[in-house]
Amino acid sequence: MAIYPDAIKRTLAGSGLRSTPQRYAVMAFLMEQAGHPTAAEIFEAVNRVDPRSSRATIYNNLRDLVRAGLVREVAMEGRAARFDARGMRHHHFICDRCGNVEDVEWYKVPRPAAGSLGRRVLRECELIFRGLCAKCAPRRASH
Amino acid sequence: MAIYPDAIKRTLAGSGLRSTPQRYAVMAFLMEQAGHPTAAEIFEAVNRVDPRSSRATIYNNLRDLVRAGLVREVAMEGRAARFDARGMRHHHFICDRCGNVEDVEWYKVPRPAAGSLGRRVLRECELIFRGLCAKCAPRRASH
DNA sequence: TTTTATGTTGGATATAATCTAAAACGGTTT
DNA sequence: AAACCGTTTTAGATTATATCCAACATAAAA
Ligand SMILES: [Mn+2]
Ligand SMILES: [Mn+2]
Ligand SMILES: [Zn+2]
Ligand SMILES: [Zn+2]
Repeated sequence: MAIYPDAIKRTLAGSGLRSTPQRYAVMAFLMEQAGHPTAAEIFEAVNRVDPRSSRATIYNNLRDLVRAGLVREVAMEGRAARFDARGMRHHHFICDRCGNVEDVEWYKVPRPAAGSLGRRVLRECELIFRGLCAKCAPRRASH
Repeated sequence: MAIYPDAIKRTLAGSGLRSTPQRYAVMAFLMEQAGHPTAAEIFEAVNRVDPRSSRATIYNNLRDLVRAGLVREVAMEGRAARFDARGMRHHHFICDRCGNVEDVEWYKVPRPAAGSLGRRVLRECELIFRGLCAKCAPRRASH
């Protein structure tokens, strides 16, 4: 499914973000990308085609897009953070062994009882699954 | 509530970990500590009393304790990871503004439908709440 | 067109975490 | 109590990740 340039531009504008070639490139790449690339991978991919972006610009734009709620950042123990465009809602599965991040079909998560939140203001519940991905899971017992 | 040295030693042994003074000190500090310190904070706290530990040892032991399932690591976007001893089960609330990590009373989280996991092996579901902590939330409208 | 707040840049800097190889330790066996 | 050996600790170097900076460029508004 091709993505229409104007749709991305309107998405950015709708969040109060100017559409610069560099910012557009980051957003477009994340939208056409199924996986969860790191900032370094986005930097490399974006710079394979014009326009070129500096490393600082990649980080600046990722920060802006995350703040605007258009992109999600997944912090990883030790390793570089990973990013995805928030298309359809979904949860994440992180492999204990290879660190791969995979999407898991979304389902509603019950909120905590009001009492246990106190005066905190809840914005979102993030559900992360951990274990072994299909590639790292032991093969089905056989032979 | 004081923690009995032997209890910690037995906990370590039970996970196949030798009880060295340095490892003991990290575990004891995390157990008596209510918050979610960083490796640097643990390093500093442990070294205020004997025995002293090097930075590498703090990281080594945190890695071992996390692997053994005795300690939980909370990855933070950009900032240093935070750690806590897994006492009572609980969820985490992370403040958007100040980054503080707070415990939230545990409740059962529904697992994903078997179909959406495929051949993955699920080990745990981690539920993280985000928003504003009590200190950062706007004060109740008044004047 | 100007104007101006916003965005970009390369390089320097900061921060977090891991690696290294030598020395110390802690159980165990003679 | 001495020798032994796998584990642990250590200081410092190194790597990895992310942010800062100040000069310059530009998108969008006026
Ligand atoms: Mn995703
Ligand atoms: Mn906790
Ligand atoms: Zn895997
Ligand atoms: Zn806060």
